[in-house]
Amino acid sequence: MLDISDFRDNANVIKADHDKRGLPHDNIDEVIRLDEEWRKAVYEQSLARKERNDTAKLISEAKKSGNNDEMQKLLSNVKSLGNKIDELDKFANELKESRDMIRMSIPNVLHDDVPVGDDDEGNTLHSEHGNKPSFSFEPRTHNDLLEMNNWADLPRAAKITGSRFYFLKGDLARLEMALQSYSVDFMTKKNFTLMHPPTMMNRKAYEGVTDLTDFETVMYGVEPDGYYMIATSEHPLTAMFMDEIIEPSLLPIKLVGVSPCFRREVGAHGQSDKGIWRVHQFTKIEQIIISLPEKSWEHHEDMLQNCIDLWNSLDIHYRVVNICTGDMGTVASKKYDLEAWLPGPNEFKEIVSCSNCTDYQANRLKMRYRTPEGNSTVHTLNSTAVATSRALVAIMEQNQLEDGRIKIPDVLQPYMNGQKILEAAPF
RNA sequence: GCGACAGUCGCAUAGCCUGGUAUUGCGCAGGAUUGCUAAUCCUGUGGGUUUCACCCGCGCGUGUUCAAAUCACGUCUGUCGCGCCA
Repeated sequence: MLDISDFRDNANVIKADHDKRGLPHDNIDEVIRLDEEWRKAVYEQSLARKERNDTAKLISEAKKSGNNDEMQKLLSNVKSLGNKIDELDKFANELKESRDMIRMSIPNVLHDDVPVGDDDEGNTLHSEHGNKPSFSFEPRTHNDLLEMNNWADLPRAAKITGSRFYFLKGDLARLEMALQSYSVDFMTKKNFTLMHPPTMMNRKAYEGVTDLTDFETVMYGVEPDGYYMIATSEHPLTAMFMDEIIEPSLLPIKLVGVSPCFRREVGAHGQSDKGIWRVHQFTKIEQIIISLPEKSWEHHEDMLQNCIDLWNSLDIHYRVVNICTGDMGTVASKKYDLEAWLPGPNEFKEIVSCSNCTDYQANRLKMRYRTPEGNSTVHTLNSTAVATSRALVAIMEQNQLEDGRIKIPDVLQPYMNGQKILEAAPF
């Protein structure tokens, strides 16, 4: 959510941003109009309250001095005031709620570097890394490799849960754990603190970190408790500082979260998503930074560099793209994706998302830090380090051997007791 | 799950019984003064608005009242005890 002062003082900035995104200005104008009406209503309400407070004081004095006539007169004068205040109160609250409902739907202001484009075709190439592997045979898709080696059981997962769930089996499940341990160690060495967050969140906290439409399309609801399964550890690890005033000496706060992630994937279909590429549950190691506003762009580049270092160490061929206006969500101001090359479908596909959300989440969550001039809003950043299911796909496809077995990346071998090749599971 | 107690400004506290608009300490920031590893004193330190002022704010919500941190009801969270449990 954008700060209300941005609408009062810098509406032209938001409007220019909407022009860049190809959005109309209606919502911005409506927020400004409702805000003006709200301020008027609040002023009137405070006048009425002042009248009541003043009279209450006089009543108190009259009572003390035993002036009963005066007291009765004042009481009859002030009787109706309560209703008036209630009405003004209700009116002002309605205006504020309408204002903020629309305000919440208005996306973050984009960084100047964000390219203009209608969809992912408009994303621009930032850099390319690693060497494209060449094969003396026709490389298989990860789905074929899973079947050949019995590394995943999707039919039985569908039987007990539903489609897009899976049992990971044997060496591939072990590689999944190795990936987690390796990437956690990697991030810990960069002074990120390891966090295991709650896997469910309540509605209030969740509204602070995500686009409201996500409640319909992304998160699973848990009834009757009214909780939501987390779609990423970004959400609990950012929202954990909700309503807090952070000592500036603690900033930047750098966290590496490990958690299962749950996504409904409403509207996602297609042959290209067979196997474990797009699933309802996966494990993700996530970078989080809570930062001073003036440092956040520097941290954004640092997080990207962490990803580059990490994925280079896994010896994966990938590229970095700068996400364009049409492919950007509501919350981020700028976003890089890492896309791994998959020899099976012969495409680059998303494995990492690295975002600076500036103060958009922090405004809603009231996450502030102390300054000599008063409290000011922090910036929040998040980036995938490794989403294990997609990392496994990239490793399987790029490291496949002719017989369908997989070479384990060198840096992961110590986490596999020195094993060099993934062997098939027995069933 | 049951019972008791608790929740007050960044932290810690007083106020609650007996309703009249939040006290004190610490921390932090600014200033003054004196300079012995620093001290002392003053000021400020939740949010909002039409900002020399006013309004709101005592976990959250509702009620009673001219008036609620204070009384009543509900709810959430925490602590302790009991029960259950990996």
